[in-house]
Amino acid sequence: MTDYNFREIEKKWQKFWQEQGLFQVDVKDRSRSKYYCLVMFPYPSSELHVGHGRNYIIGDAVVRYKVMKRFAVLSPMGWDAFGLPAENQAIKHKINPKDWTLRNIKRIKEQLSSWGIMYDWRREITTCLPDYYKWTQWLFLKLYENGLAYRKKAQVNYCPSCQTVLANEQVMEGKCERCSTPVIQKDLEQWFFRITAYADRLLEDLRLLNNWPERVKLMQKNWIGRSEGVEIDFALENSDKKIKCFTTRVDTIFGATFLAISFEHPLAEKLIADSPHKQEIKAFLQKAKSQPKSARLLDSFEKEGVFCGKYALNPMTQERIPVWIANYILAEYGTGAIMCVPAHDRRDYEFAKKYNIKIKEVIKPLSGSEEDVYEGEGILINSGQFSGLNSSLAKKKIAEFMEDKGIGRRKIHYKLRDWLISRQRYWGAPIPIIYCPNCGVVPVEEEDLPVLLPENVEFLPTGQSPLNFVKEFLNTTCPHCGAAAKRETDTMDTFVDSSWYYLRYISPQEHRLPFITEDVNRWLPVDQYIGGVEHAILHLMYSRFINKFLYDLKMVSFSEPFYSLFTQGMIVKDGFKMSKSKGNVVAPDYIVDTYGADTMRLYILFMGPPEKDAEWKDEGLVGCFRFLKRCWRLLDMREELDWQQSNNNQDADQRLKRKIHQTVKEVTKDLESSFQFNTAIAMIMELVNEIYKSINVNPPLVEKSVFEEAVKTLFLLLAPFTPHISEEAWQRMGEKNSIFQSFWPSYDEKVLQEKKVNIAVMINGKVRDHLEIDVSMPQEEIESAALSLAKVKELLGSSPPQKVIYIPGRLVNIVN
RNA sequence: GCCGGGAUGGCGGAACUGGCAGACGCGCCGGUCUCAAAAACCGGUGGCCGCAAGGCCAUGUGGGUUCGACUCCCACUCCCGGCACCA
Repeated sequence: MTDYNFREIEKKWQKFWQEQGLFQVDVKDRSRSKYYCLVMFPYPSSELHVGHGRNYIIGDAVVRYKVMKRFAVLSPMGWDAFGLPAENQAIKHKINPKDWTLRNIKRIKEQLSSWGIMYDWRREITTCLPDYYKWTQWLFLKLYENGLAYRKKAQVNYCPSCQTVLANEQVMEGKCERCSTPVIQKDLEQWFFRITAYADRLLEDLRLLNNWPERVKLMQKNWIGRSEGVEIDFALENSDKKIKCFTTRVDTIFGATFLAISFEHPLAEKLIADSPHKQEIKAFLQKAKSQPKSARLLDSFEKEGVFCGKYALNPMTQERIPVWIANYILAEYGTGAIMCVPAHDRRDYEFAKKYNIKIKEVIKPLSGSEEDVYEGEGILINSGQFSGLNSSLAKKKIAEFMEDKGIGRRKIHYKLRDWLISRQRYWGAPIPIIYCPNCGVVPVEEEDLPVLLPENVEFLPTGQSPLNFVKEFLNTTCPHCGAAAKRETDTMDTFVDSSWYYLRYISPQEHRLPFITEDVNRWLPVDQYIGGVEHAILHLMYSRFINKFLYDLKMVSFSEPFYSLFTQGMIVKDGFKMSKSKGNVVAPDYIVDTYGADTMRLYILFMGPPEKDAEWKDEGLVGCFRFLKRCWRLLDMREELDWQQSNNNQDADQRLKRKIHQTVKEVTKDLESSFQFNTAIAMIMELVNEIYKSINVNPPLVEKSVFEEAVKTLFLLLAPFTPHISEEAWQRMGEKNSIFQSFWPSYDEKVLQEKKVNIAVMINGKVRDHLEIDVSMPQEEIESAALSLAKVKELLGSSPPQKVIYIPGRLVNIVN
């Protein structure tokens, strides 16, 4: 009996694959179909724990499978290396963020290799190195050139702890996505990318993404938040001014009994200028302004407002309706002012009740509704010439009427906001812009890229970019007029770096261009993208946007970068996400040393459906170890059993052959149609059980050739999951080439056919007996055989059956 | 509040298109080997009743459709995720 010496085996083959360059690909290779498998690149902070491992292991299994299917497989890896953690660590330990980052990269690379995860490391990219961020800056310039990067003063989300602004997408429930500090609002001059210009396309093209999880598409759809409606002009009484209001429910216009505008609305100050209650109103405005935006999220947030003293006219009824200033109106959405229909909107209703404003019903529910406020659609009442119409028709008719009269127009609004990319921090790609006293905002010339990030910097956060204090960086000359000028000192959001990295892998060393269009067009869209669902909105939306922009520049020929997306679930321990602070991390180095990388890989793939969260259990790991040892022992059986004397048992041969083909079929199906590694592995375990059944007597029940076929198939099927043991077994069985240079096994439908099957005999849907039948037997014969079973006769008694249902190969159901 | 997803043994999870619920693994129980233990191997393992043959009950709850429902329909409970005063 040989020892399963996984430590030796794993080292041996890792070295072999690396030296043979087995997982390298030439992008010019057109001899085979291409397959681009992309695993989201990690942020290189500290070392990996098993919770991090899942996506790399899934990716590696896919890659190895596709290699065996003879695709030219591109499997690259890189590092999303700019960002706050590096900077914070650097501040804490007084080291350079670059050193810290590069050290982590080295460590993580070693870990990935020790798990047998293969990448084409010649394509490695690191976003914090100049040969990469040069092209991130280039991307900025292109966006600027095309009017899609712009600077404006705006109320922005600011994290007081990270001392930097955040994009909308990085604010979670009013808190900083990174550190959970409540976000405050600041008025700052910042750079934005005009992602809103792509809102409709980002929404529309979700339809093309058939192989994306439905929920990710939904999240993006909700985030884009398209709504169709009408923008209505409300004339102010005794004034030539108008208040524009956006509504999706123009069918309720006859019930609009007041207007409400945001306290930040540009008209707010003017409206109250000659009010006798000016002081009170100002006090209210003050109070509203002082409330943090995050307070709105609380249940306790109370809707408050104040009558500004002016009236507007309802354009349909000509009724005078009061204009209120209210704290619940969002300045940044729509026009910052709304028409209020208290009878059909709960928020307006609450407000109207509180301040005694008229409530007028204009929609009759289709079926009786008991509620005070009916928010659904129905039949219009009290709505002049439009009474009697249903809501959806009325929306159309009223919109047309308003457009005719020039008092309103159809509009589409999005929740999506432009992407704020300025960060007041050091560890990021500098924004390639120069401010000249004569020429104003001047982009850095393309040939002057990269704008190098200086290395010896005092980077304590101050709310200003640390680059402000680096004179050599800050002071420059204007590329236009040569005057002394200053550089932009903010750096870019790291999501800019990762919005295009999947393109750079194709041409990682190219120095004239970010990538070579011809090669990119051959290799993309990415065939399979794998990563965490936490990127459902941020990274995946930004990448889609940038890709569409490059598409418009004709630099890429595909409008979506990722054809197929797989989001894996987390590995949890004791019910929580693994994290150092919780102290529940499982160290992969220990697992690899004690049980081997193959065991760890197998267990992570077997622990449950890969898209769902899974609980790490050491016992489960041990089970997988046991299984691999069981597979290993089969290799000894080749020599130890007395094959000369083997029983000439054709039934056993047939049974094992059938199992082999059945397993190939099922495993292939699980890998092709979806990522059901757990069931694929279960099938392989069944095959092993079946093999043991046919050899657990000596001499064995099956012929040696059938046994050999079974064991070879076993290791071929295992190869994507447990590559090291499979390679070793392959060699031990006398094969000369790598198992990854052999073919994925195929199956023969004919071998799968069984001659005899055992079917269930049911009475009224309950299983009462079983019957062994020949598959070729005619239905009548099967039915009569079932009816003549002693058990059936007894239960049926004398009454004849009313009906007999036969489902071929499965069951007979007798109804009486 | 709105939009998704989910609930199956002691545990993780299987189940084709409506067709024998519980594959596979873990755990547990029994056995073989051993001075003993571990490892390994073999067998058993949803619950209840029964010596047994067998029977009854069981896929979150309550109804429905069907010869037949984990699967389809209606109502409800709980859990997870996303969005959240978006007019």
